[in-house]
Amino acid sequence: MTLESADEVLRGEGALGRLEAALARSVTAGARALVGAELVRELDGVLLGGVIVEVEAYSARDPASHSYRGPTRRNRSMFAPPGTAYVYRSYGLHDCLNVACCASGVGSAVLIRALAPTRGLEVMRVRRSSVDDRLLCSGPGRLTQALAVGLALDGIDLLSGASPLRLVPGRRVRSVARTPRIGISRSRDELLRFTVAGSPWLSRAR
DNA sequence: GGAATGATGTACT
DNA sequence: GTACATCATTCCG
Repeated sequence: MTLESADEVLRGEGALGRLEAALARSVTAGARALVGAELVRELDGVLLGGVIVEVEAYSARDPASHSYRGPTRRNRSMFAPPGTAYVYRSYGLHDCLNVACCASGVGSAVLIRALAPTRGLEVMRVRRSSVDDRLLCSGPGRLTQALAVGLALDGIDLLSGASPLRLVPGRRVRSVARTPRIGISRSRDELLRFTVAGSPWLSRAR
Protein backbone atom coordinates (compact mmCIF):
# COMPACT_ATOMS: atom_id res chain seq x y z
CA MET A 1 0.00 0.00 0.00
CA THR A 2 1.34 3.41 -0.93
CA LEU A 3 1.53 6.28 1.50
CA GLU A 4 -1.14 8.10 -0.45
CA SER A 5 -3.63 5.28 -0.30
CA ALA A 6 -2.93 4.76 3.40
CA ASP A 7 -3.66 8.40 3.95
CA GLU A 8 -6.82 8.02 1.92
CA VAL A 9 -8.00 5.17 4.12
CA LEU A 10 -7.37 7.19 7.26
CA ARG A 11 -9.19 10.23 5.94
CA GLY A 12 -12.01 8.26 4.39
CA GLU A 13 -12.81 5.99 7.30
CA GLY A 14 -11.71 7.88 10.38
CA ALA A 15 -13.85 10.20 12.42
CA LEU A 16 -11.66 13.13 11.41
CA GLY A 17 -12.23 12.25 7.78
CA ARG A 18 -15.99 12.25 8.31
CA LEU A 19 -15.81 15.65 9.95
CA GLU A 20 -13.65 17.00 7.13
CA ALA A 21 -16.05 15.61 4.54
CA ALA A 22 -19.04 17.25 6.25
CA LEU A 23 -17.23 20.59 6.39
CA ALA A 24 -16.44 20.30 2.70
CA ARG A 25 -20.00 19.30 1.73
CA SER A 26 -21.96 22.36 2.83
CA VAL A 27 -22.03 24.96 5.57
CA THR A 28 -25.14 23.41 7.14
CA ALA A 29 -23.68 19.89 7.05
CA GLY A 30 -20.52 21.33 8.55
CA ALA A 31 -22.43 23.13 11.27
CA ARG A 32 -24.37 19.98 12.09
CA ALA A 33 -21.17 17.93 12.25
CA LEU A 34 -19.32 20.43 14.43
CA VAL A 35 -21.91 20.08 17.18
CA GLY A 36 -20.48 17.40 19.46
CA ALA A 37 -16.90 17.84 18.28
CA GLU A 38 -14.32 18.99 20.81
CA LEU A 39 -12.35 22.20 20.40
CA VAL A 40 -8.91 21.87 21.97
CA ARG A 41 -6.37 24.62 22.62
CA GLU A 42 -2.76 23.91 23.55
CA LEU A 43 -1.41 26.83 25.55
CA ASP A 44 2.01 26.68 27.21
CA GLY A 45 1.83 22.89 27.29
CA VAL A 46 -1.61 22.91 28.93
CA LEU A 47 -4.75 21.69 27.18
CA LEU A 48 -7.88 23.80 27.33
CA GLY A 49 -11.12 22.91 25.62
CA GLY A 50 -14.73 21.96 25.45
CA VAL A 51 -17.36 20.17 23.42
CA ILE A 52 -19.14 22.38 20.88
CA VAL A 53 -22.81 22.75 21.80
CA GLU A 54 -23.86 25.79 19.74
CA VAL A 55 -22.92 27.06 16.27
CA GLU A 56 -24.31 29.26 13.50
CA ALA A 57 -23.93 28.87 9.73
CA TYR A 58 -23.02 31.77 7.42
CA SER A 59 -22.77 31.40 3.65
CA ALA A 60 -21.74 33.86 0.96
CA ARG A 61 -25.36 34.07 -0.28
CA ASP A 62 -26.40 35.30 3.15
CA PRO A 63 -26.75 39.09 3.72
CA ALA A 64 -25.87 38.51 7.39
CA SER A 65 -22.53 36.92 6.46
CA HIS A 66 -19.19 38.73 6.43
CA SER A 67 -18.52 37.07 3.08
CA TYR A 68 -21.68 38.43 1.42
CA ARG A 69 -19.83 41.20 -0.40
CA GLY A 70 -16.92 39.04 -1.45
CA PRO A 71 -13.40 38.51 -0.12
CA THR A 72 -11.64 41.29 1.84
CA ARG A 73 -8.54 41.43 4.01
CA ARG A 74 -10.57 40.59 7.11
CA ASN A 75 -12.72 37.74 5.80
CA ARG A 76 -10.22 36.00 3.51
CA SER A 77 -10.08 32.95 5.79
CA MET A 78 -13.75 32.33 5.05
CA PHE A 79 -12.66 31.60 1.48
CA ALA A 80 -9.87 29.23 2.57
CA PRO A 81 -10.09 25.40 2.57
CA PRO A 82 -12.62 23.71 4.90
CA GLY A 83 -11.31 23.46 8.44
CA THR A 84 -9.46 26.78 8.32
CA ALA A 85 -9.97 29.11 11.29
CA TYR A 86 -11.56 32.49 10.61
CA VAL A 87 -11.08 34.77 13.62
CA TYR A 88 -12.42 38.33 13.62
CA ARG A 89 -12.83 41.07 16.21
CA SER A 90 -16.35 42.00 17.20
CA TYR A 91 -17.33 45.33 18.73
CA GLY A 92 -13.67 46.20 19.08
CA LEU A 93 -13.40 43.93 22.11
CA HIS A 94 -14.26 40.32 21.49
CA ASP A 95 -12.64 37.88 19.10
CA CYS A 96 -14.94 35.32 17.51
CA LEU A 97 -13.98 31.95 16.02
CA ASN A 98 -15.37 30.41 12.84
CA VAL A 99 -14.58 27.25 10.89
CA ALA A 100 -14.40 27.68 7.11
CA CYS A 101 -16.62 25.33 5.11
CA CYS A 102 -17.12 24.14 1.53
CA ALA A 103 -14.47 24.31 -1.17
CA SER A 104 -11.83 27.03 -1.29
CA GLY A 105 -13.21 30.27 -2.65
CA VAL A 106 -16.85 29.67 -1.74
CA GLY A 107 -16.83 31.90 1.34
CA SER A 108 -18.82 30.17 4.05
CA ALA A 109 -18.10 29.46 7.70
CA VAL A 110 -19.57 28.25 10.95
CA LEU A 111 -19.43 30.53 14.01
CA ILE A 112 -18.64 28.67 17.23
CA ARG A 113 -20.95 30.14 19.88
CA ALA A 114 -20.66 27.92 22.96
CA LEU A 115 -18.78 24.99 24.49
CA ALA A 116 -19.35 22.61 27.35
CA PRO A 117 -15.98 22.96 29.15
CA THR A 118 -13.98 19.72 29.34
CA ARG A 119 -10.28 20.51 29.79
CA GLY A 120 -8.21 23.04 31.68
CA LEU A 121 -11.11 24.37 33.73
CA GLU A 122 -8.80 25.91 36.34
CA VAL A 123 -6.89 27.92 33.75
CA MET A 124 -10.05 28.96 31.96
CA ARG A 125 -11.62 30.20 35.21
CA VAL A 126 -8.60 32.42 35.77
CA ARG A 127 -8.61 33.66 32.17
CA ARG A 128 -12.31 34.51 32.46
CA SER A 129 -12.24 35.76 36.05
CA SER A 130 -15.30 33.62 36.48
CA VAL A 131 -16.56 31.57 39.40
CA ASP A 132 -19.62 30.41 37.48
CA ASP A 133 -18.63 27.66 35.04
CA ARG A 134 -21.74 28.33 32.98
CA LEU A 135 -20.20 31.66 31.99
CA LEU A 136 -16.86 30.18 30.95
CA CYS A 137 -17.57 29.34 27.31
CA SER A 138 -21.25 30.24 26.75
CA GLY A 139 -20.87 32.90 24.08
CA PRO A 140 -18.63 33.49 21.06
CA GLY A 141 -16.54 36.12 22.85
CA ARG A 142 -16.41 34.21 26.10
CA LEU A 143 -15.08 30.99 24.67
CA THR A 144 -12.30 32.73 22.77
CA GLN A 145 -11.25 34.52 25.95
CA ALA A 146 -11.30 31.24 27.90
CA LEU A 147 -9.25 29.39 25.26
CA ALA A 148 -6.93 32.29 24.41
CA VAL A 149 -8.10 32.41 20.80
CA GLY A 150 -7.23 35.69 19.13
CA LEU A 151 -6.56 37.21 15.74
CA ALA A 152 -3.11 35.59 15.74
CA LEU A 153 -4.80 32.23 15.12
CA ASP A 154 -6.72 33.45 12.07
CA GLY A 155 -5.99 31.22 9.08
CA ILE A 156 -4.65 28.15 10.90
CA ASP A 157 -5.72 24.61 10.03
CA LEU A 158 -8.07 23.32 12.73
CA LEU A 159 -7.93 19.76 11.36
CA SER A 160 -4.19 19.35 11.87
CA GLY A 161 -3.03 17.60 15.02
CA ALA A 162 -0.01 19.90 14.99
CA SER A 163 -2.06 23.08 15.37
CA PRO A 164 -2.27 24.87 18.74
CA LEU A 165 -6.04 25.03 18.20
CA ARG A 166 -7.73 21.99 16.71
CA LEU A 167 -10.93 20.02 16.32
CA VAL A 168 -11.30 16.53 17.76
CA PRO A 169 -14.28 14.55 16.43
CA GLY A 170 -16.78 13.31 18.98
CA ARG A 171 -19.81 11.07 18.99
CA ARG A 172 -22.63 12.18 16.74
CA VAL A 173 -25.21 14.19 18.67
CA ARG A 174 -28.77 13.04 18.01
CA SER A 175 -30.76 15.88 19.53
CA VAL A 176 -29.62 18.91 17.55
CA ALA A 177 -32.14 21.76 17.44
CA ARG A 178 -32.33 24.45 14.74
CA THR A 179 -33.33 28.00 15.68
CA PRO A 180 -32.88 31.55 14.34
CA ARG A 181 -29.42 33.06 14.80
CA ILE A 182 -28.59 35.50 17.58
CA GLY A 183 -27.56 39.13 17.41
CA ILE A 184 -28.02 39.74 13.68
CA SER A 185 -30.23 42.26 11.91
CA ARG A 186 -30.61 40.59 8.51
CA SER A 187 -31.93 37.14 7.55
CA ARG A 188 -33.35 36.82 11.02
CA ASP A 189 -35.80 34.00 10.33
CA GLU A 190 -33.39 31.52 8.78
CA LEU A 191 -32.96 28.48 11.03
CA LEU A 192 -29.18 28.45 10.91
CA ARG A 193 -28.31 28.15 14.61
CA PHE A 194 -27.61 24.57 15.66
CA THR A 195 -27.63 23.62 19.33
CA VAL A 196 -27.55 20.58 21.56
CA ALA A 197 -31.18 20.66 22.66
CA GLY A 198 -31.52 21.50 26.32
CA SER A 199 -27.82 21.88 27.01
CA PRO A 200 -27.07 24.04 30.07
CA TRP A 201 -23.99 25.41 28.30
CA LEU A 202 -25.74 27.44 25.58
CA SER A 203 -25.35 31.20 25.22
CA ARG A 204 -28.34 33.28 26.23
CA ALA A 205 -30.47 35.07 23.65
CA ARG A 206 -30.09 38.84 23.77
C1' DG B 1 -10.26 61.22 5.01
C1' DG B 2 -14.29 60.47 7.96
C1' DA B 3 -18.41 58.33 9.78
C1' DA B 4 -21.16 54.45 10.72
C1' DT B 5 -21.49 49.81 12.13
C1' DG B 6 -21.48 45.60 14.46
C1' DA B 7 -22.14 37.34 14.29
C1' DT B 8 -20.86 40.99 22.26
C1' DG B 9 -20.23 41.04 27.27
C1' DT B 10 -20.72 43.30 31.56
C1' DA B 11 -22.38 46.37 34.92
C1' DC B 12 -25.84 48.85 36.72
C1' DT B 13 -30.84 50.54 37.57
C1' DG C 1 -34.20 46.29 30.59
C1' DT C 2 -30.69 49.76 29.27
C1' DA C 3 -26.15 51.83 28.89
C1' DC C 4 -21.72 51.61 27.35
C1' DA C 5 -16.94 50.12 26.43
C1' DT C 6 -13.95 50.12 22.21
C1' DC C 7 -11.89 49.47 17.36
C1' DA C 8 -11.16 47.04 12.84
C1' DT C 9 -13.44 47.16 8.80
C1' DT C 10 -16.35 48.89 5.52
C1' DC C 11 -18.60 52.21 2.94
C1' DC C 12 -19.46 56.79 1.56
C1' DG C 13 -18.22 61.30 -0.24
